[in-house]
Amino acid sequence: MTTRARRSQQDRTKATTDALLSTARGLFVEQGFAGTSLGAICERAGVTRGAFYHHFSNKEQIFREVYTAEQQALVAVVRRAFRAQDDPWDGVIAGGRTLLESSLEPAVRKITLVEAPVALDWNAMRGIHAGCKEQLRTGLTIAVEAGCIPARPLAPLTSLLYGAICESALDLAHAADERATLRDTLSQLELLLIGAAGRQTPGCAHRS
Amino acid sequence: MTTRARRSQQDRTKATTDALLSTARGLFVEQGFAGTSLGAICERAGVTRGAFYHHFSNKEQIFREVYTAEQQALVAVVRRAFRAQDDPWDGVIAGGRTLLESSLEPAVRKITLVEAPVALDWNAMRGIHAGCKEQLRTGLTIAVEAGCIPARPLAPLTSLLYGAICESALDLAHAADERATLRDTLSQLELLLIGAAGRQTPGCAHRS
DNA sequence: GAGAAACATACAGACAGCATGCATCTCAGC
DNA sequence: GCTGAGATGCATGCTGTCTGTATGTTTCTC
Repeated sequence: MTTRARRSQQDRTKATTDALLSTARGLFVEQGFAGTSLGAICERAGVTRGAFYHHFSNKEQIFREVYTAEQQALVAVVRRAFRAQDDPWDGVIAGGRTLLESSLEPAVRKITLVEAPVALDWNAMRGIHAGCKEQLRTGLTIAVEAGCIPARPLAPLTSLLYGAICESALDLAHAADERATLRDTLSQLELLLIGAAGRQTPGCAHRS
Repeated sequence: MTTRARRSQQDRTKATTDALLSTARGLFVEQGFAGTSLGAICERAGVTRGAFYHHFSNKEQIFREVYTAEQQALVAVVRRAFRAQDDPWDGVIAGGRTLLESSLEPAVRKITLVEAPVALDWNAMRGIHAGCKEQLRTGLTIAVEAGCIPARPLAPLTSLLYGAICESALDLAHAADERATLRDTLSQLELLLIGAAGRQTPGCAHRS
């Protein structure tokens, strides 16, 4: 028996799963899902593969948990930006802007935009409810209900806008001048949104 | 010596590489890049792994060749749609529409949109010149030069529009009513393009 | 101290890539 | 036209690594 402090089972579990999750996140960002071995995760986390398989069913599951945490954090930020605006349509614009800016973080970009679509299949991603795309759609729905923009097929519009933002975030990773490109991207995004609104956005400050 | 027909080395090479490429394409579509083993490709192609490694340096390379062929075919279709219009801006609209419609093909979608970003890194994809994104940008450049739309930061705008189209193509794969959703997506895409044009698109039929 | 939970170790099957050897083709020189 | 040496196409076996499982050992809980 070493001098190791006695810990409750809960504490032990939390310590090892936290260590595994955070090192896994780091490695997934650095080397991608396929490029990261369980051995590497465990070694860096200071546990054995036996411990890993005690807490996670397989490699996909730990990625799913990392991804879910990432999504929830993102959604929280975007939702806050949306709610900070009085006009729902301004909220959509602010949310889109915030999503784009948040996606500049390399870790967010790599995990949520690049690796997730392959590591998880479409249904698994769909299952992680309340993703950013869903949030965007909710914003659009509220904007329509409030009469800010005419009724539209919102599912297709959501995909278009979400895709526009995500692809831009990926591209920004390789831009020579990130600040300037971000500024230009935001200006062009607003143009597209004006098109989506089908008006010059005079404002309509009723909240639902 | 069996009754096997004598073949030139060129013929032999072409036969095996063609077999490998086409079966690889099929398996990549069905099971993805990581989910496809070289053994499976070779078995289905009727050759051994030795033959594979004689013609390709590794698994990534055969994917790259499959992807390149896919891209070239897509670009050709999009370019044709663009050139069929007199007005460059109409060409951009037609090109976007064609790209979206082409991406409905499950094989195209899976290989170019889902697997490629992970199997190949960003630089490898960038290296395969004359991709669809580049084609879109060229169209926008011509439209600006022809005076159809005001000068704009085209790189960000290209990313936005390209991402919008690709994400929609992915989403269409899971739509309940694909035809109706495609119709709605195209109508919303045109709204965004009107926003990008910054005008009501009265037409400007000078070609460069 | 018995049972459960956390963790470690040993192992099996699959896979990518390499090395080496055999089969088939090509072509110069006769 | 024939031949043999070299080049090219292809097959087989091996190695290291990886995921996932089965089973053993330690640590905690009651």
